[in-house]
Amino acid sequence: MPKPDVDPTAPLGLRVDRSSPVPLYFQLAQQLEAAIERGALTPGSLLGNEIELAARLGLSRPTVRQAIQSLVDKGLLVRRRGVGTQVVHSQVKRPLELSSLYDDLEAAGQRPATRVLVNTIVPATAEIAAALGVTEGHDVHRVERLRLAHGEPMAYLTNHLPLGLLDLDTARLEATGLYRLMRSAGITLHSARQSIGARGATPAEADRLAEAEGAPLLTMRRVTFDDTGRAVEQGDHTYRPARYSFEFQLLVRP
Amino acid sequence: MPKPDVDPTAPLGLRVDRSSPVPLYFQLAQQLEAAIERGALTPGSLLGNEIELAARLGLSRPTVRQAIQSLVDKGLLVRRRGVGTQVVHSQVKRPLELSSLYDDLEAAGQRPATRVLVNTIVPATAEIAAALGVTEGHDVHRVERLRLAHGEPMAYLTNHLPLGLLDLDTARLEATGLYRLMRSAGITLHSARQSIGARGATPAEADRLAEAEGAPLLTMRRVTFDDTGRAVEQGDHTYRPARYSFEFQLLVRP
DNA sequence: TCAATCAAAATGTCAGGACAATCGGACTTC
DNA sequence: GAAGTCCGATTGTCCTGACATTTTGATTGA
Repeated sequence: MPKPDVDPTAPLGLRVDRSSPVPLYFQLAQQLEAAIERGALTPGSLLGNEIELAARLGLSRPTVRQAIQSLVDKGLLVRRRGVGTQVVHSQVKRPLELSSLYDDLEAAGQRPATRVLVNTIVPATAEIAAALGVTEGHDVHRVERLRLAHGEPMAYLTNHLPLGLLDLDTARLEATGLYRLMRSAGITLHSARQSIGARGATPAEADRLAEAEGAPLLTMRRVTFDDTGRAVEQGDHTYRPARYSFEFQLLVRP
Repeated sequence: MPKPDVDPTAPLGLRVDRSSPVPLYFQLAQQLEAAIERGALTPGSLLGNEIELAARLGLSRPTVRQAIQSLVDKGLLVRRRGVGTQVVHSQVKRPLELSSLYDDLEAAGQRPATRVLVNTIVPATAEIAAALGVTEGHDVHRVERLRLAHGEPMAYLTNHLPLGLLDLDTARLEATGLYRLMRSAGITLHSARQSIGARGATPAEADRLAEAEGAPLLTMRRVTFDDTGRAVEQGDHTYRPARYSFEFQLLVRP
């Protein structure tokens, strides 16, 4: 009788480069992830025990554990005491990153287009001021964009940002997404508070998105914070539900 | 001039119980989280360096690091090399757990009620079979529930489950949520693939939710997997947008 | 034949040490 | 006075070693 799938790591060609500035645990995690991605590590198969794996690679066990743990956090592996580490069976894709609509569309090969309709500075309303943590009436950026895919309007994006953080150039806003712009300006995004709902289109919204008045729209409201806790962006987005829905993978925190 | 907020951990009363079966790093993490929760550790304040903290508690540095890391993963702390570990400033609540609507409502103090309208066994349609990973026509559970809050209908929940996993008792379904039922049956939830959208209510949906035909509805479709990769539940839910929206906190993966 | 016990295997927890990389402020220099 | 440089503080990475806990399967016993 053939043995069950045990130790399929032997012919994986795992190796680490100690002269690289990339941390060893990270190198190992990347290689394991790549092996899973290309099917060399099949779902459900065991990974072989940590101690032997460490010995084979010339690494210490904590380093190997750190690599494995990072993949467990990503949902790619499952560890069970007394059993071993298994490749997860299901089709994990991405565990819901803080990604921009632009990146989403680009990843889906949709070649998104952006039309900046408003790019100005306005005094903050009470609501915007509260979200961004500035005083009411204080000046903030206001950007309104229409996002298209295949030439069809898909979403209407209204954003408010505090002044001074970012150089909001209309041309750059049309060439890329807001998040990418913020990251390249040295802002490290940390978290966002989101709310997703639905409502009927107002006349203005219907006109902007080429829908009928009262047609169902998908709405998303978001405030994004950097790692100092500052609010760096507030967004109010409406989507055409026939063209867009929120798709994501959730992981259960053990 | 008073010194900036440095080392506010001194009067925190941190201590660990080595005779407890609870891991030391977990005890420390809980106490730090509680200190943040009650405001003893104020946002933006530094945590004091790991080495001294370890010495003060009689722990090793890796143990202290593990505790801190778990709170970083939760978004409560931020570490910066050369600077220290800071309490995050923003209002992190929950990083989007795989929670059930029932738990959400109960946590909000809404006293949810459930009315089980259908609890039967049906042959799987092609779509359901694909989602659950069974063959088409194979028998599966079908449950339809109406969720109410304050006596008002809030959502209509249609679920399909493979046979044999769970004892789907109508009385228990009305007393608690489906996820809680699964967990108590020994199923360890691992991940879920979700899709959130919107559409106009069909006549049947409008009738069930006391809305007008064509009124905007918020929709959620989900397949949940356990840690062996089996699909354990498929759900098709519709929500009244005036009564419910999805609220969650996202963390950026570094 | 079935159940209880035991042992091997694997991950979980914890310790202590060493050096590297980075940030910020203080100091020096122009 | 302003700019560049150095240095201390702090986290990041990595190592070795030890024991605890849990699961699984084999052995033993009724």
